[in-house]
Amino acid sequence: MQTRKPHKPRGGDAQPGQTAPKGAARAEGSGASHAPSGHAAAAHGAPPRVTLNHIAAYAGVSRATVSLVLRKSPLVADETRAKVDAAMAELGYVYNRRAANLRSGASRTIGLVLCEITTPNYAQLTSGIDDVLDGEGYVAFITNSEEDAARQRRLLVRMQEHGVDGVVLVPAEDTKAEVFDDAHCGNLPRVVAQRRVEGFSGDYVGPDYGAGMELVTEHLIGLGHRHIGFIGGVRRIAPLAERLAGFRRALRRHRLKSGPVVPCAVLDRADGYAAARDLLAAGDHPTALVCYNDVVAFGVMLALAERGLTPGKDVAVVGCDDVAEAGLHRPALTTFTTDPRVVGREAARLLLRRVENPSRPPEQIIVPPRLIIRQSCGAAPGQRGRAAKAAPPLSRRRAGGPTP
Amino acid sequence: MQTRKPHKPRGGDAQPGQTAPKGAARAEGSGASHAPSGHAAAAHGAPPRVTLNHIAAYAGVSRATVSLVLRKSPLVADETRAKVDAAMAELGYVYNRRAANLRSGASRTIGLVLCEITTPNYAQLTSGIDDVLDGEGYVAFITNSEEDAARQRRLLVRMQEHGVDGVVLVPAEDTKAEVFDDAHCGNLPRVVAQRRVEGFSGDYVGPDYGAGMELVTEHLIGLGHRHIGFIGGVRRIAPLAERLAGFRRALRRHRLKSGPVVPCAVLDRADGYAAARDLLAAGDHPTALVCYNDVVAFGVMLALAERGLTPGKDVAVVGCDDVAEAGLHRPALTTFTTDPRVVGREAARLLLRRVENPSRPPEQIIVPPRLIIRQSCGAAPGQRGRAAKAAPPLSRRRAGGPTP
DNA sequence: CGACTTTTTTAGATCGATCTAAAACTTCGC
DNA sequence: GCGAAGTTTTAGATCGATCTAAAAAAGTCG
Repeated sequence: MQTRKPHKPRGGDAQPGQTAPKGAARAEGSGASHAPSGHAAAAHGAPPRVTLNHIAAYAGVSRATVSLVLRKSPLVADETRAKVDAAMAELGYVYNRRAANLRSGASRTIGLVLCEITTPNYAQLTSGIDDVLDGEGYVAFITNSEEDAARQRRLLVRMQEHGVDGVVLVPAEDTKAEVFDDAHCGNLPRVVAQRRVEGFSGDYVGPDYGAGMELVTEHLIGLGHRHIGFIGGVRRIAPLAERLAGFRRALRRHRLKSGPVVPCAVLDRADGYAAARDLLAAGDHPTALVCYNDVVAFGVMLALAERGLTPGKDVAVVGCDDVAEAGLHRPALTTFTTDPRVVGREAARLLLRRVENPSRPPEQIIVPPRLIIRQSCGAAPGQRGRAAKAAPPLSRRRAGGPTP
Repeated sequence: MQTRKPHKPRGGDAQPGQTAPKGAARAEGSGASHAPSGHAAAAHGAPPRVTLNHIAAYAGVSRATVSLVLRKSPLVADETRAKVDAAMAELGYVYNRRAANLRSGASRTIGLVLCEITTPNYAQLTSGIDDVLDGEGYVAFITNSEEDAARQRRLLVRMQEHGVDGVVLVPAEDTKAEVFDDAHCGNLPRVVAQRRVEGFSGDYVGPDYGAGMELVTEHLIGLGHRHIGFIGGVRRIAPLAERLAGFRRALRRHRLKSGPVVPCAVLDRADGYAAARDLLAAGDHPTALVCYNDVVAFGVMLALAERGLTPGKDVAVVGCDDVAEAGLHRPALTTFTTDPRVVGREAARLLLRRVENPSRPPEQIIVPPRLIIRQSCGAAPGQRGRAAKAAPPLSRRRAGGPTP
């Protein structure tokens, strides 16, 4: 049976210790763009891996037959299959997908490049993707561009080096439509998720921020508000434009003039706070504030409280995203959910369809928003707005068990 | 191009469209344990991949030379190197790591199997791991066992099929020490993170829950509390035992008797709420409550408020983890951080060390806790406890910018 | 029984890189 | 000018699977 080495006889099977040559010349070069990204290899005393050849020899059949058994081909006789299965169990075989893949193409692997990994919403998105992939026997490489377009480019290249079948990209802030060209992803199947990239006309999955903003704004109008402001950003990401547009659409429908639109630089809590404080200091503030997202809304509510104004009573506040804290905050935040988990699931499914058939026409999947009415808009629970199903003060969407 | 047919001559470069044979017989079998996990392949009209051979031909050198250039070997002459680099740039070469890996062993890939992916703390951990890996040119397969030991086992197998160099495991709830044997990970480098696995004596990285509990308990004692209860769980995860032990150590040191230890089944907000409500209904409640974690603490505070008790004034409440909401909640929660990002970083580093040298002795890295004093313990800001640096009411650990 | 299917098995090429050992080319001393 | 020594380059085997095309075995039938 295959000793492979022409002359050296092989000893037993379990061969421990195996003092391998340590280290490896560490040559770091100038960084030519096509070199394998990363550093010098640090290979090591590999354990003796059981291969198809071992199984074949043990079962007394050919390697090809074993391969057929692995792939559940109907060609092999039941008896032979049993023999081979037994041999695999006996020897503790572990399939080597890279080798298989080298010959046959598909790797059952996809890449997910996130612009941010710690935000709960992206974690949900990841989870949705993983759900679908796991069911299909895929695994995802997941990495984080940290809103850095250059890093994103590098990561896309690295994904390809690893031979992914496709990628889901949640684009970093200044992502241009050429991102895929720049990263040499010839015809790598790709899906953009969560944030639109201007000029990119391929597959996209994302929430309908505009419609969501319309929902919450309509809700405020329905509660009688006529002077509504927007606390939002100036960042170069697509969702901002969509949100602002939705906000304005709702106002226009009711022939209302837009209240002040206050910019935020970073779109975080501190920024929302600062923006709202400035607005309040200017006097004659709106009776309701639509915020870019929940986090900004938290800051806004803090500023209100500081001024002795009660959110939901003196000034209505609404957000966007329905982050976990939204239901926990007091007053609980009225907002709309962008269902990142659903977005993830749809993105994964779309990517797999694309991998399956690269030439199908591009698809855009827009996940509809759901309005979540809580207290910060002033619609006291029980008095429910007409717009949608209200959520209990403490959201129970996550864990089981009776919520108080 | 690449029509795959032997006789057709090869044409130009850009040839779109490419009507490939659709579908693929979907053969689903009985599920023999050694078959490649997953389904039948769905291979497809692969894009024309540029290989070393193409580069070699274009540059007029041998494949071996190109390979040397790729790996930045000092053996090649500068002139040759330049020629090859140019050829690679010209043809748009993308390194094929799977092929390289097949021959040479190390894949620059690791697996991360999480018990839960959506919890912010695990997202932080993931982020920490990604930080380190990215710097070293590694990529991680990330998957989610959903606290399901069987699924976890499957995922570990799948990771090996993909040829990872090692795995970081955040074990699911009922993980036994044999998990790695069961998943046939012979001598796959492995690091267990965040939760201990009883009986597993390999590499481990995790926070020091015990010490953290001691910190917060000591803090409460320092504030004058003498009757302190514990709201905690009964789940079969190691951290619970550690936490309870820390709590008791602190009490013992001050010769205090433990207040009631109330079990929680699920360790979420609703459960904390229920547990606290029961405790309060029983009358004669403790003056301070140490909670299993922040989320439970939120539930507890809700129950207090419902009874007309103000957390931090009538009853002190402390948590554990310092989740993002902790600083946002009113009253802001006194807690200690378990620095999941640091845990992630250390785990990744340790794993890489282990990959580098499989025979080094096992290592246990315990990340020390940091006490975060806010309002829920009753130590009004300004009045700071003696124990540690206090945090501002709104934690500013995340985003930049001036926090109000 | 021999020709002809049909079913099952297999040898050998192949994927795209690395690795080894040897070949080819330089340089140099004498 | 020739062999030794050093520097560059290369042919060919190799990793562990899949794929193709053909061989071997089994079954059919006039």
